[in-house]
Amino acid sequence: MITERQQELLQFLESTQRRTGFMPSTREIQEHFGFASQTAAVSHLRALERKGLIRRAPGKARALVLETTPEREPLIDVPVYGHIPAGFGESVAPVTEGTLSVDARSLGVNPRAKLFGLKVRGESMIGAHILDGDHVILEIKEPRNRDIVAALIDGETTLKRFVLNRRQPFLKAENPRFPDLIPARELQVQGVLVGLIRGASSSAFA
Amino acid sequence: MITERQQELLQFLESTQRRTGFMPSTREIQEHFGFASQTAAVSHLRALERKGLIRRAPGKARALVLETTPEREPLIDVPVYGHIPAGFGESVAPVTEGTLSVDARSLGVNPRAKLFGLKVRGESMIGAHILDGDHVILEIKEPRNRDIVAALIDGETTLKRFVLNRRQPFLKAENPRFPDLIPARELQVQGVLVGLIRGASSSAFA
DNA sequence: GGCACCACCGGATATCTGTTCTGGTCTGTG
DNA sequence: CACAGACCAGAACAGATATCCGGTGGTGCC
Repeated sequence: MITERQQELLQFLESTQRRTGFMPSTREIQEHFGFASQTAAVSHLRALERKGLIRRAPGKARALVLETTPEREPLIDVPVYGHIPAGFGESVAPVTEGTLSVDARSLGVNPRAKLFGLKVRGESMIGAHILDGDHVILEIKEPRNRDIVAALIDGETTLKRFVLNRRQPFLKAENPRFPDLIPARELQVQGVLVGLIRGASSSAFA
Repeated sequence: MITERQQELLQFLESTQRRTGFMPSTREIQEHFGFASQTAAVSHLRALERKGLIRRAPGKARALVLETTPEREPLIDVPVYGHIPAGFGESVAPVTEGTLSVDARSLGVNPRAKLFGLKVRGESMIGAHILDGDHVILEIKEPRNRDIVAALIDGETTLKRFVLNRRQPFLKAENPRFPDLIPARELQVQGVLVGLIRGASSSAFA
């Protein structure tokens, strides 16, 4: 299915991307393999594209993308935010604290959904089995009744259950020790809970 | 430290890379922001480089690398088992139902640890905030007192808390409706809980 | 006011880079 | 044998791309 030379080329693409962060140009491929002509490099690239192993954007420089193995194809990278400022979703970009990677299938989310992550602080949602230190994954979309959402209250983001009571939304903690929150004016929902990841350091496991 | 415009640029770089697989050129940046001159895009890139947020290779096309979020490297693939047969760990290979990928850092586990996954059935561990349908990740190692473990009872694998009572181990459910299990002869612990992943389809979110 | 940034415009230039064309050798395969 | 396909040389072209130059206007600071 794939020839030895093409395998070498594919390996060179992969290692170059890992080393430098971007793809080699046709001339860099040519030089690496000692070709006297670019045609050799180009024809190999075309062969790889024809076999579906890479994708190319015509006319654009270094526009190669490896078609990774379909085994863990729908991998999603979720940015984890520390705080989410008020203007989120419009112009102000939040501060990224790290990234979290999961495959979309086992999480059961759409790979193209707009997602972000937060680290849970406090035990206000322990009734919904969400603990202090858990990572929650949220999708940016409109909340429905009884969804768990991240919302902005007094300049701080908190995780609560979104409840509609006679068309009036309020936020309900899943812990009797925490009070319900009725928004003073406007309720800013930043995301709807779609996933949860609990790590080894969680106190629940010890 | 970083201006609003530069943050926008950084976000555009990130989203473009995720969408297309490679970085935008200066002209594509220019077009996206509606600049009339490339200089605007270039000066922003230079500012981001000066602040250490991106790296550039001089003279090369699309040779941008984000210095932020470089780490997706320690990604681990965990096989998810349907049932675990008795001989597990010695010779018999269990039936794989799928694979689950997470980055090791956010899970807080050793990337080289021997891990496997199970899908939780039933609500016997609800007191430890583990729900029906959750995916749990287990490490193959010796259990310590009060670890949550996957153990073999009567030919079936169940998740329970491992408790030592006067050097005699037994299994405790975290749900008063389930009885404790005292092993008849030998207790076969197959793995120790180190992580948990809850997906969008979980009933806890709806 | 000077000074250092930031955010841009407008134009020019060199070079980087993909693409195309015309050849060639070798290895299979029907 | 003819034919297809992988693998390569050599050269030229056109578009894509980064870079450099000089300028404008604004903000904040000492």
